[in-house]
Amino acid sequence: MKISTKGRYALRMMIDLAEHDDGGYIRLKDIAMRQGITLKYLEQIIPQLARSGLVRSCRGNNGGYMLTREPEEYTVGEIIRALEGSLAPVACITENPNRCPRQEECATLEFWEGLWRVVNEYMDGVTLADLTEKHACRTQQDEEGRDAGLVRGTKTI
Amino acid sequence: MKISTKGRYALRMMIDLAEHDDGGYIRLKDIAMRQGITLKYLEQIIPQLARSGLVRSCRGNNGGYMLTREPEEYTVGEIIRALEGSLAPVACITENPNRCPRQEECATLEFWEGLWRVVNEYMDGVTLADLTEKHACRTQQDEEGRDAGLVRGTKTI
DNA sequence: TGATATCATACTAAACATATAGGAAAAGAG
DNA sequence: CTCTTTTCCTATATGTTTAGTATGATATCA
Repeated sequence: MKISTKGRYALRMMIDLAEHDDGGYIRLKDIAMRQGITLKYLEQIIPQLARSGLVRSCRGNNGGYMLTREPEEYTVGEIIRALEGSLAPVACITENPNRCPRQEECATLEFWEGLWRVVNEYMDGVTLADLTEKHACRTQQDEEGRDAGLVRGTKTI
Repeated sequence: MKISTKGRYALRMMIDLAEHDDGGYIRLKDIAMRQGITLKYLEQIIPQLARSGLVRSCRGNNGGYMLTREPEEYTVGEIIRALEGSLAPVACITENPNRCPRQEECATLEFWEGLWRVVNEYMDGVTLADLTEKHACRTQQDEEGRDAGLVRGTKTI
């Protein structure tokens, strides 16, 4: 039940892009410095975000990356799924065609589907904006929020 | 975000033990046959359930395994955790001492803790009894239940 | 033309997943 | 006591994934 570094670093890059947005492109080198992750590794991860349309890139001098939408228009779910693929906890849910011979009598299938749904609902209930610095200040005042984990964002998909 | 075969097979063994409970010990060989999993692999998994006190074992002739409680007194969460360990989606939540240097300013930590909580709450909201044959018949009549995944069991921890 | 950035691809070491295999130890039947 | 049957323990094998590192090509702008 682990999230890999690719998904986690992708999320941190998106937060970094949101927090350092100045209207222009942001160099990956700067993100790597701030986040303490090697440039080369991030170079391998961020193309997946670009391919999914979550960021826009520009090569060459003064090139870099920028968000394509406002932070509150991203759910964390779509960011993580862009790198981790489906978040299905067991393969037999998403295999196509679904070819497990015990599928009919399998008592656990429904349980795993429910887990899948719960995970997606939580992740799609938090927006990128919820994780940025400004929002963090707001939730810091809300002591209850710290204990209970993140509450739902404004956006629901 | 995958559950390994160990966790999944452990759950299926527990369901099998619940459904074939006749008051005596049940041989692992029979479980292996019914579940279509090799005996040798299950032999490696079930000791973890025994060590956690979820099943009782007896060696020798007429030996085998049996549940230590009623099916409705097990949550799926404790069964899965017995094999998968903590279901924390990122290591920095459970590492002791929690030694990530960015811990203070990390915007994502709270998010991952929330995910962890949601996963545990879902899993602890379903009991072993909810996954057994009798219960399955009941939910089959409830067509809404099929679409929505499993609803909470009777037991809440 | 040169500096600077993204982009594409190959490689690697270590860990993990998914088993398989061999035999020891215990318990009961005869 | 001996035999059979079962759990129990540990070692080995194999393939995949993870988490990076490395090398160089391609695009953009001054």
